[in-house]
Amino acid sequence: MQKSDRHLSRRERQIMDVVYQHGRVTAAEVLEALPDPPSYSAVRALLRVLEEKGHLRHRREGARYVFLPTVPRETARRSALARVVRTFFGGSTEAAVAALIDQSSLSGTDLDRLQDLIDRARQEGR
Amino acid sequence: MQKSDRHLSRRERQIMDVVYQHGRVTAAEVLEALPDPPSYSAVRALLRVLEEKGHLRHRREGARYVFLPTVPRETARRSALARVVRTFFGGSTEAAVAALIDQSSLSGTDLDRLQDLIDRARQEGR
DNA sequence: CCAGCAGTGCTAATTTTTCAGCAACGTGGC
DNA sequence: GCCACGTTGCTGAAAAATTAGCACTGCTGG
Repeated sequence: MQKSDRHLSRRERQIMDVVYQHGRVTAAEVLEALPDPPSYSAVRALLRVLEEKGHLRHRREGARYVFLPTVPRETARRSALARVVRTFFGGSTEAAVAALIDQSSLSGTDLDRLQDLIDRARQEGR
Repeated sequence: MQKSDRHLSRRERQIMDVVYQHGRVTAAEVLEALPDPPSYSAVRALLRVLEEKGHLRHRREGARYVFLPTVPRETARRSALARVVRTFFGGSTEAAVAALIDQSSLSGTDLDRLQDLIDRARQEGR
């Protein structure tokens, strides 16, 4: 068995999604958030597997375990975005941003903030 | 067995990624693009499964099959982006866009184009 | 204090996934 | 036309994932 197996199975991926959505989770929370939920035992077994694989760590909190990702949300974000950009946008960040802006209705304030970001990027770029 | 099982296994997901990267693939292409590649037979078996599950369809082209996604790239893009935004950015498109701009070095031309997109979004918004 | 509840560790069995081998078929070159 | 090669269809078996059950531990409220 490889110690840090990057391969996530279907359920494992679902659980990691829940973890990143919530930031920190208990077994019960995962169970509740999981689509087509299995038994409580099954969830705990999977959490243990994920911990063995090095994706999660836990902390005792009162009577129960609270699970946290070993890879910080920030880092996971980057990978996730990079993957989508590579897979669906041929590596073009610009195209991805365009799609995001296009498919969601952003408020005027949001647009202002993005404007700022672009301006700042332009500053740094030169 | 459900006819359109949305659950993708690890390998199936890897293959779908290849499909969306390439647009259209043969079994041989998938084999070559797959990380930690199995046998040719294995790839074909998985392609058949994906077709049964309704994720792929094939077209005969000369001697071989060319596989295409049933869900168009455009649609798959949207889902992928939406998923990332929901999972890692608490549903905030703006935050996702910010992260994208931040983590990639965009050229001045790219920034111009984004500028245009924002302007246009602002037009439509009111 | 001490029951009861909620949580955990572990294991074993079922289900799903993953894989390779083999026979048959069609294509394309010669 | 005919042969060689690449490709497909199918099947069975190995490996991995998913699940539930059971026994044990330790908080926690009354």
